[in-house]
This record gives sequence, structure tokens and C-alpha cells, in this order.
Amino acid sequence: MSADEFRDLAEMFRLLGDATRLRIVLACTDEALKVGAIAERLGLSASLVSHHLRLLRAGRIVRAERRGRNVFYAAADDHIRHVVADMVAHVAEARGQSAAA
Amino acid sequence: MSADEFRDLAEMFRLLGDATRLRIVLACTDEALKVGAIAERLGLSASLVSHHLRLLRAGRIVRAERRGRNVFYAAADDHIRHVVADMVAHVAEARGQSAAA
DNA sequence: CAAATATATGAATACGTATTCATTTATTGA
DNA sequence: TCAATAAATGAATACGTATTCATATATTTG
Repeated sequence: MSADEFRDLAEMFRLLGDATRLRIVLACTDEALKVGAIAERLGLSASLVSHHLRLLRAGRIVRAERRGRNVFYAAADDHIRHVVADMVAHVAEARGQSAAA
Repeated sequence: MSADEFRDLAEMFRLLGDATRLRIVLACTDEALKVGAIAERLGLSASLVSHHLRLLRAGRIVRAERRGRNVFYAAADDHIRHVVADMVAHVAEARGQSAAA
């Protein structure tokens, strides 16, 4: 693995490792949502959501698309969706197998 | 996904999201290594490695086995190995496809 | 253009935590 | 038991960053 790949890998884990950001990512994995909708759905301020979305976009975990005065966010690509789904599955399996936290 | 699963998921990402810890995990994914060997290989103090290993062990990402005065660490199970390998592959693919950071 | 709405941004702060250093606890061998 | 080696631990610190608040920018509508 190259140094660049390692950097990307650590960065991706880091971005997903914050509970608020992870909730945001999970919220817009299946459907594109506008900032306000994410904020409302998760009970967060639009400002906070926007700040996190900027980081997620910079890390190419989500992509943004402007439609009128709204900006819709969604998982950046199938890789992201796949990775997140895999991790969810793995955690579920691991829990099923060998007990709790 | 249950609240417990979500907690585990975020915690796992968080633990892997630190570059030093990620290096440690990658170092002992394929073979069990003693603390000193990890430290030497990565150019880190044994103390720092030990601190990180404690967190990784608590998060059930690595497991420890004492042999004499050494303690060997390795990836906790096949789930962890699989997850890490998947992420590495995904990052490599993503880079191959759509450019740089 | 002015008002309204949605999002983004900058600065400030509060909080967590990675790292270091000093010390302590195991474990082995003399 | 004593010395030596390996690992773990606690406290202190330095650093990053999540969150909030105030403000700015874009976009549509009257």
C-alpha cells in the first residue's frame, strides 16, 4: 500500500469515526438529502451538519448537488456505500458471535 | 441497526482512524507480534504502542497472548482482518478510478 | 431590488485524546 | 532473592477538533 493510499485509508476511518458524522453519512447513504432535512432528521443544527458535510465532502465520502436553494448530499459512490454496508454487517455479525461491549 | 451496534461501529472507525493505531493494526494483521517488535518496526516508543494496544484491545480489534515475558498481539479475528482488507482494497480501487487527494 | 430561505463560513471555546516521561508490575534467569 | 528485560500504567501536557454563535453568501420569489 502506498503512502497516499494509507493517508486516504486513515482519513476515511477518521471521518467515519465521529458519531455525528457517521449518523450523517448513514442518513444519506440510500437517498440524497438536503442539509436541512439531515439536520431535522437527526436533531442537529444546520450549521453543525454543514460543517461536517464539508469535511465529508473534502474526504470524498459524500458528494453535493445543488438544486435551487437546496443542496443535496449523498454517498459519494458505490465504494462508499459498499464499505459502510460491509462494516455494518461485520459489526452485526461480530456482535452476534461473541457477546457485548 | 441497534444502538449498541452503532456504538460499536463508530468506535471501530474511531480506533482505526488514528494513523499510529492504524499502522499498529496493519503491522499485526498477518502475524502476531510482541509489543517491542511493533515498536521497533514502526519507530515508536514501547510505551506509546502499549497505550494504543490497550485501546485496540478494549475495542476488540486486537487480542493479546502472553508468552513468557513477551505479549503477542494480533488481529482479534477474521472479521477484523476482513474489514481492514476490504477497506484497503476499496481505497486502492477508489484511487485507481477517480484520481487523487 | 428587497425580502425570505437555505447553506456556508469564521472565530471562539470546550472537550477529548495522542504523546511523553516516570514509575510500576510481571516474568525469567543467575 | 536479585538483577534484567518486557510490558503496562498514571499523570501531565500539547494538540486537534467538535460544537456553538454570529455572520456571510447564494438562490428564489414578490
